Amino acid sequence: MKNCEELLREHGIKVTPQRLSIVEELYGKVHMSVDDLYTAIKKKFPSISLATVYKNINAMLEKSFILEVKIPHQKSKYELVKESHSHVLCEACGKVEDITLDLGDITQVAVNLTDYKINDDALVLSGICPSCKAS
Amino acid sequence: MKNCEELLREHGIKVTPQRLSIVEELYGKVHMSVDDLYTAIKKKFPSISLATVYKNINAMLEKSFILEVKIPHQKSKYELVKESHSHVLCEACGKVEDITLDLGDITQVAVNLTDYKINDDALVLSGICPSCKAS
DNA sequence: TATTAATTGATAATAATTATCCAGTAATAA
DNA sequence: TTATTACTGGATAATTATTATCAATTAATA
Repeated sequence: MKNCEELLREHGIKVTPQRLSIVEELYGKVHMSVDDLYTAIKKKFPSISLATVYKNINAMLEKSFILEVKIPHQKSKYELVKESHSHVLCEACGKVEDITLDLGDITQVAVNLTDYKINDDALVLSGICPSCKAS
Repeated sequence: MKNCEELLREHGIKVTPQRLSIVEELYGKVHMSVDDLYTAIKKKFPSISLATVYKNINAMLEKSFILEVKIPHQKSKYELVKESHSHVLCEACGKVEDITLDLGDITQVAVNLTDYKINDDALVLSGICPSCKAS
């Protein structure tokens, strides 16, 4: 586990035990919804309020410390900001995984077609994961 | 405008004036949120209930007649199902446009990396549209 | 045209998210 | 180290978003 306190301070977010536990959970599970986080943190921090989870998620979003991932047929999940990457969703078990794909060529095609200045991309590929294929 | 009644029937959706107006709106504006639809339809169909809009959106989703598009920093929008395509979002004006991109190579890379069976993709590129760039 | 099952609109109920308030706490400076 | 100050946490009220309920109406069909 990295130095979570340092990370929060670097992003201008005041360090509190509640915030540390959010970061620790996200290090462990990578993609979590509001309710995932609330349920997980309550086990080790029973007094935490759902409102606190919401407030901190919003604070961390504003500071670009975490990122909202919108996934088909699921509630949004949140992850720590890191190198840009895409996601793969298993439609059978609901699991979400990171995947690093080079979207440079695709993006360039889009720029040529639309004349937009493209700053960001969000790609979710949906399918069936290996273990669900097997069973 | 195409024959909307025929389209609905082909998808096993009973035809009503309320549903026709939803389809007509989506033909015109292509991407609309629940509230966009409700506001637009109310002008020509003042008695329509918000609950009716929700119920019909859900019915049309189930029959794969329309599709939910999840967009960063916006409420979901809905569009008529047609050939698979991606979306471009202008972060300045909020506009969403369709774009046809070949994700075949990218998908194959993902299959090789993950061993998933990939069935679908959802890509949103975010940036600044030409007219927002200019102003 | 009569029958049947589905749909509509109004509204109640539920779920999701945000706002409010005050006691407590973290960062900062003396 | 302590005092100060602004921010945060928890409880809960308020708001917003979505779904469920139900009687009256309407669309498909025979």
